[in-house]
Amino acid sequence: MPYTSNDIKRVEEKWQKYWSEKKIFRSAMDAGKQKYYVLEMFPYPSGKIHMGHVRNYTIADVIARYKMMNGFNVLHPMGYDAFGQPAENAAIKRGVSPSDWTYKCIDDMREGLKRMGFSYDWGRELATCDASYYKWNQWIFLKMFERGLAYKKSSSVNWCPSCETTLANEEVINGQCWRCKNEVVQKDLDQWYLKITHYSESLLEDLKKLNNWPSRVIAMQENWIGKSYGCDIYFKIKNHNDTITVFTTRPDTIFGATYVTLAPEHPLVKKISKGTPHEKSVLAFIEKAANTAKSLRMSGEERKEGVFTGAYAVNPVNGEEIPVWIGDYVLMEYGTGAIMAVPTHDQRDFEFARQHKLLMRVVIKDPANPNATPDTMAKAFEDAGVLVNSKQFDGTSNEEAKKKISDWMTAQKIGKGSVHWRLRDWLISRQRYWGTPIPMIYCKTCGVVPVPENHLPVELPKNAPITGEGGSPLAKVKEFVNVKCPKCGKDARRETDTMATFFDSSWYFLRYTSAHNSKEIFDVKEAAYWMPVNQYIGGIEHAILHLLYSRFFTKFLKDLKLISASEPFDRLLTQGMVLKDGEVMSKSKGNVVDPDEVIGKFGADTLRMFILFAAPPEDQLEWNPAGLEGNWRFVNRVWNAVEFRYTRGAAAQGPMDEQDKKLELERNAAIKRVTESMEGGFKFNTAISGIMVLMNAIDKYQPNPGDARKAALLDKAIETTVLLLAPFIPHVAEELWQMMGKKDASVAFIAWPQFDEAALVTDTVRIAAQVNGKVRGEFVVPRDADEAVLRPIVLADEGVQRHVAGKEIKKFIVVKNKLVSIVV
RNA sequence: GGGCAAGUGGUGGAAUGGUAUACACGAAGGACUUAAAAUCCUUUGGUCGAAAGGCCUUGAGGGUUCAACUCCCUCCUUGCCCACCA
Repeated sequence: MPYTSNDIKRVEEKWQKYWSEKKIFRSAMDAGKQKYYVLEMFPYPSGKIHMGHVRNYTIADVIARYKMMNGFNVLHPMGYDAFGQPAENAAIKRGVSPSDWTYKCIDDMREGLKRMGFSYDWGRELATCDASYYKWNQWIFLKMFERGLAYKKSSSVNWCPSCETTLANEEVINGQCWRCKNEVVQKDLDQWYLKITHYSESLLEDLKKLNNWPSRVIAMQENWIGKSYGCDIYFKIKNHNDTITVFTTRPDTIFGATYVTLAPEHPLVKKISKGTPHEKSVLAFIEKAANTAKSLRMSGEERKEGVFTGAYAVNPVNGEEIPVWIGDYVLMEYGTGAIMAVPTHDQRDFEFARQHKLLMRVVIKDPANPNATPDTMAKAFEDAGVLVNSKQFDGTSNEEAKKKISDWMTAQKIGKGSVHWRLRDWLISRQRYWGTPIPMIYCKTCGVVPVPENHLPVELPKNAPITGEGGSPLAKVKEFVNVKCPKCGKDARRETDTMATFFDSSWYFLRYTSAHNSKEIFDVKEAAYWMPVNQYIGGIEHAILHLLYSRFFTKFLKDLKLISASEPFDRLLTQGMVLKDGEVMSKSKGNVVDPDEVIGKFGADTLRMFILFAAPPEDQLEWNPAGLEGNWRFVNRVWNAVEFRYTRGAAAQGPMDEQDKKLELERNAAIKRVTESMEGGFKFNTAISGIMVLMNAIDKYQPNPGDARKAALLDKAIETTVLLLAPFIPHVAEELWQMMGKKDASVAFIAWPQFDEAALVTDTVRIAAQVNGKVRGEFVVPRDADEAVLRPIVLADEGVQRHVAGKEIKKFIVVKNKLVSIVV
């Protein structure tokens, strides 16, 4: 019988049961074996697995199984990123507890994963919402607090007035709250931050070590960290004792600075406008800016709003008194929250100056338009040129002037070369319930007191009212909030905010190395053995946040001397999206294909194979039901070959004929192709096509029945096919391996086939002959033939002669075993 | 505005300086069958031609080379990410 839909269920369940009962994928530290840690980004347990999970985890599973067959000690764990808002939404909508809802989802998810036949070490399964896990979040937080890397500060955050809670930037959609659609505003709140900027330099520098990360992820992180070199310049304020420090990357344009602009939130704004006729409009502008959503303010609106403060600043290079404005295009979070405006050489300043009729002065000559004046300029000139109107620096090229002016200002103490970063500290406070409680206590006597380590974990109370209104649910639980101060024993209050869930996922890869350690965050020896993750696989959407935070935590834990790796992930593969009809599969678009349905019809193996074959792993993948059926047919062809053509005959010797040699050649070539596709960056699509080519050769090989020698050769080719397929279609491969009468319990740990280079060397080769770059003939010639041998053969050819006859042969180029190229 | 990818048959894709279109899907024709499904065989980049064969073809244009999908320059298009970042 061929492999039928009845067999699918029987075979897949049989082997899933076998793997699970025998625990064959349990991994243990073994100093004598080379380790390989393969990891996929763990899922948020939202229900059943979807096609995106299937793709991500299939890629990881094939890598894990391939490495097992290659003799590595493989660690391949799975867990759940289980804290987060959907659980609270479920609580609000359906009245279930976030905990019950989450654990139910985890059960569904686990079942889905098992149906795919993934080779996980289930003994290391973890969920971040377990107190046994988040206890160590709290521990890390305390360690950071001890070292000044976790701190509390007041700053402006996204606030939804209707939901009465802060929102992460990603929860603000077009300036509106993602849940209630109300306009989000900025609010000053006292919040916990992690000092990721402590590691700015090494986070940037170490990107250079990540040679096996996609270049665009590197580029995105570089952008995000955003190191920029420039100059701080000090502007004294007229009639005040205060100085405004501006940051600029263009010190070469300092002589063209005709006004200064402050961010509305700049601490000097209120002071310097006080008592001037402009005070009222300044206050009104600050108010307006505060009530405008940050995302809206930063959305790149063309119009630049601003008002005059009534104060003047002194340009330190020429003593000019220039007006101080505030403008909504200046951001308090970047640089110093103040800029010197050079409208002629910065497009934003240009627009602002035009709108508010401010003075402009050209200080760099545009080579293409040397007579340009502020009146004739249509836009700012931002390119390279020579300085004018810049006193002793006139005539200097602006690139040279950047350094010269910076050095000169430093010497004069009116400025200083400086570096600014775009990266900001990470706000981790959330007024949410379903997250890790921040282990801090507020005491009227002692101030902010950390929870002592031996009191951890600070457990999440089960009975918090979750309504989505009225602020943090934990604040409403008296038994939780009220606590004795660990220092003085007097009444105190607990912190009621929880941690952002990205905290949880920033170190889970370390916890897997000893997932059940109740004494320490992880076993140092285990972590030393398994880390770093050799191959990490996940979506590009985590290119910045999760991957940057994980790098930050790794560097911090290295500083604690808990690990020696300075980077967590050696190789990174970002898998592409799964599309249907050209659009990403999503519930809202109604174009999802349920993996369960596909498994029911074709089996997990066919699904795995299709998803790997249809596109390279990094590319988008278009769902194609016909392609899926094609892969189903292929699995069947292999099954039939084992069932009907495999003889289990004894090995028989004898000289090989041409047909035999061809089969052996194809067998060895297939091993080579597949192995190279795997080693050269996991090109599963070409690996599978390589196996298909071998299968085609097997089908063509039709020896006479009863020829024992040829039967043995055929058996060998079929065995190779099954072994090469084992990482891709593990259930069927196990079944076939057993059908072939192999005594080994599981094909999962059979050695990956090796090819014989000698079998790939043939006596003759097929070469092409080109005349003036065009192919004019094909020849079968002895291997390694040189010009002396080839010249007469090629020139005798009618097709070649047609293009050579009567012309002088200028060159005769031989590329051994590939082609000859004749130039006439 | 900045950055990063990518552009190859009807479709997914292969080929990283050496015979473009491997492998698969789809399509057409055929075998088997009462019939269908399944399976197997043949054909399948375009164009001219009865054929032999010619010409064209990897987003467009140029360049380097005996030889370019591949390297260089200019441009176009699409996708993704970042962005009033001073």
